Amino acid sequence: MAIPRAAKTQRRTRIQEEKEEVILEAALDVFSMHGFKGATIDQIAEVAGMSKPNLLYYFRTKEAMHRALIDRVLDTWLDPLREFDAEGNPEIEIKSYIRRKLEMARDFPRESRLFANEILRGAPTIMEELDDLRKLVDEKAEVIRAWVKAGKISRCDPYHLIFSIWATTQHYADFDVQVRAVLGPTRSGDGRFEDAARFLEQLYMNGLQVTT
Amino acid sequence: MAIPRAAKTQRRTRIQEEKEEVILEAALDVFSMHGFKGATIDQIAEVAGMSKPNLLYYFRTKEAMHRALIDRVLDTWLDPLREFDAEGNPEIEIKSYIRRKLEMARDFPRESRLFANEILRGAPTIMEELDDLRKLVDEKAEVIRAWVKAGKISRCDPYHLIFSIWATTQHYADFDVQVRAVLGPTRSGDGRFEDAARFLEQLYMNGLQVTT
DNA sequence: TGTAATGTTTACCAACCGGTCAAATTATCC
DNA sequence: GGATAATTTGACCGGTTGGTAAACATTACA
Repeated sequence: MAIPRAAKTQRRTRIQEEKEEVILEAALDVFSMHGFKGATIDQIAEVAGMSKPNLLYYFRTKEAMHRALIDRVLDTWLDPLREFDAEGNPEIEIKSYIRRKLEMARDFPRESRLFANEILRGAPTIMEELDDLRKLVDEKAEVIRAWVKAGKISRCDPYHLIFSIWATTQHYADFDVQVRAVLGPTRSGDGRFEDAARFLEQLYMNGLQVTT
Repeated sequence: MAIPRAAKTQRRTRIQEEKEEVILEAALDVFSMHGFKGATIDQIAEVAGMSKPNLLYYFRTKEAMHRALIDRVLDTWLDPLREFDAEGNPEIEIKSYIRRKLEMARDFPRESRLFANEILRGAPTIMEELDDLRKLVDEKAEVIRAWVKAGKISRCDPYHLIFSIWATTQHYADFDVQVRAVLGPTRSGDGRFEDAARFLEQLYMNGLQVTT
């Protein structure tokens, strides 16, 4: 008899590893495009190239699938912020943070939209994780405050600084259609990320009067 | 016999005016929270305080309701950008644009989230309207370019400047839960909009080296 | 190679959801 | 007040969707 997935906490088969990977990849496609309610298991199963009951053998509910997906992505999503280094100098740190966030918007737009969807809906499934986020941001806000105190950047609210970097970078993933529509077909090539990087670096370097 | 709503293009009853208002208000609540697919007509009907068939008497499909809602909101949503004045001086214009956009994020978060939802899903219902948006932005980008040419602000990409203002301000509506979670209960009062305004004004005034 | 565990499929179900219908009720206007 | 148009409701329907049951197929392993 088949053992329900939740029961076998220890050993995972080769097939399990592979199929779960395929499923989560497909789920990312569908969830990020249509949101949680808008996505259907049949859709995900089709993209994953398997039957619905087969998919439900690996993730027993749609909810479980969504949760697994978000948990996995959440980790890598915050990596750029974690790398924010107190020892480094503000110019390098802020510039590279913007770069990395922009790269993620360019290379992982589905992940960005998945989160945007989740937050838009009031973060029903990652409420607790938001507390960890708060601690991380608190920590990094302290770093920024130290830079201010040391006179390396001008006085500013570190939280709103971080919010603004999140917003401006993720915008290119979450509002991609709008950005493309406004820039028009000719200027919508990959070059737009370079343009964005240039603009944002200038904005923040001058805006924070970072001493180089 | 009741005349279907679409037929009577001219005269609208007192009751029609009122009920349609109530319905759109309720629809805004539900659509902005759950997205198009996630929202159900029953839900909207309950919030609107009427039965589902009664609601469908005024809007014959869920789609029609959503469309009416977006069309109505779209107009007022772009007002701040339209007011962007070429004659004005950059400091006043940019500052007040930021202010107005922040006020809208504070006072009309549901409208903001409705749009965010729409754009996230690839703007299926307002694709054509995006063309008007492009024209408007093109126009305003020209204004900004003129300021650059006149040496009133530093050289920058006007499109990405506009994107960044959209992103940073709407962030406080669309990602409200996250902002609150990060700021914590004590700093999540209405004061956060003032803090945001202060930060953003400083960022943009210095960032663009606006001559005062 | 045999067998037990794992993986897959077909058929199905109950709940939900968008929308209809016809009858009942209420507002409007002469 | 009565005819007529506008509004409201309860009952219902067909399609979709999340999820299940059980038979069937395959793999892992002794």
